[in-house]
Amino acid sequence: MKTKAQHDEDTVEQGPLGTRERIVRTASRLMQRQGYEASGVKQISQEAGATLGSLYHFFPGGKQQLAAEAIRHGDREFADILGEMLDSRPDPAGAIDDCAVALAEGLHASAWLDGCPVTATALGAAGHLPDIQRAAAEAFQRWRELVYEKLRGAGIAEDEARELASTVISTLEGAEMAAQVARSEEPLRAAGRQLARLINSYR
Amino acid sequence: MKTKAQHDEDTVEQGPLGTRERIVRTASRLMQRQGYEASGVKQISQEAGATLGSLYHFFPGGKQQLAAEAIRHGDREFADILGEMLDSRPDPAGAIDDCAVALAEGLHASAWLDGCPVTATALGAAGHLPDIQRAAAEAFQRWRELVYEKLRGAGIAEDEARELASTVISTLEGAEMAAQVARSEEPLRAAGRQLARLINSYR
DNA sequence: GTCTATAAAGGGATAGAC
DNA sequence: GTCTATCCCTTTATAGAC
Repeated sequence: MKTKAQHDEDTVEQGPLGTRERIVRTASRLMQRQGYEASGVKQISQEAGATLGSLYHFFPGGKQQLAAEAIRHGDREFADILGEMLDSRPDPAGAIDDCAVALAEGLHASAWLDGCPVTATALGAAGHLPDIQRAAAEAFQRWRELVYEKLRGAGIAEDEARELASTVISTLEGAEMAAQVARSEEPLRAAGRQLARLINSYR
Repeated sequence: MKTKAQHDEDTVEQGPLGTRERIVRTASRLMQRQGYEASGVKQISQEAGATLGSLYHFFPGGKQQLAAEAIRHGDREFADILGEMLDSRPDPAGAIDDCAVALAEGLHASAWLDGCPVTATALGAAGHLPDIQRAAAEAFQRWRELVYEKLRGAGIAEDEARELASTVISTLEGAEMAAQVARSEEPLRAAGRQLARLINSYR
């Protein structure tokens, strides 16, 4: 016999989500598109199909607590995708280029609305909302580490791999923002090609 | 005999600024730090030493018009700095690395508050405030062109210079955001070194 | 051009019935 | 856990005296 929680953990990803999870996902998506300040708790609860009372039941810390959880959700979401892309081919340069192209196509498909799930929220909170800033810093750090391990596995030395991984994430972040603002895939496609060249220069 | 406007144009940059200019500069600085939504018109007028009536006198289009002008101000401000840095030494790789270091030190000196003067505002407006998005797109385009010309002057071919310039701006943007969130100069310093290496690989 | 006051709407958060 | 109603505050924007 399983408890409900155990059943939910086993469930791969489909089926009716719990209220708390629906709220987190809705908050993550809205803040990704609009940023922290522009995403109201009323809007979030409405679009999540929950009531304001439920939102404050699960998140007594209010909007700040919810935003921090939303960032952690976006963190895991992107880390999963990045991990899969990196595992899908042996050479790191090609994998990163694939990643940039996938980001470009995904952004285009969303009508240039869905940029990085962390950036917009983090920038609105930088400097005066420590919990949110910390969650964002941890997300970037995790993504850098995924790239770092891939580069190490390809035989690149520690110091070089660390600096290179940092630059790969920075460039993808910046290019995604540039692509979103320009409403064009080009900045991301260019970044992918240039990052591949840079990585290959270490072989 | 000169009109007041002609005198102001001649004045290099000091002295008491006009009300309109004070409002634009204050809006630019506040939105750079807090984003579009978090920067209220009351706060802007207060910190600019103006009244709300004056703000709406000069900007009948309200907050949106003011934000677009603030972005154009930040655009010119950064373009001037970037242009000077690029002119200060002949090799583009070293100039870009200098630029990254200068950004890192400036960001650190502002207690990690002053990131890119365009990013925060643009992200909050992407998708539903066309005037602001257009101003941001024009800013990025101008900065890319400055780098492009520098690379062309160093003998890099058109197509390569275009893609490289795009990536340089994307990487600096992304690294500045990463540095701000991590409260560390390292992402920008790493980006500067890696961009220099990438640029030198074209010689 | 500048100022104050105010309108009209929306924000985050809470209380208490169910 | 869920729902509704409401409090209190701030927001953008306007009106009209000076």
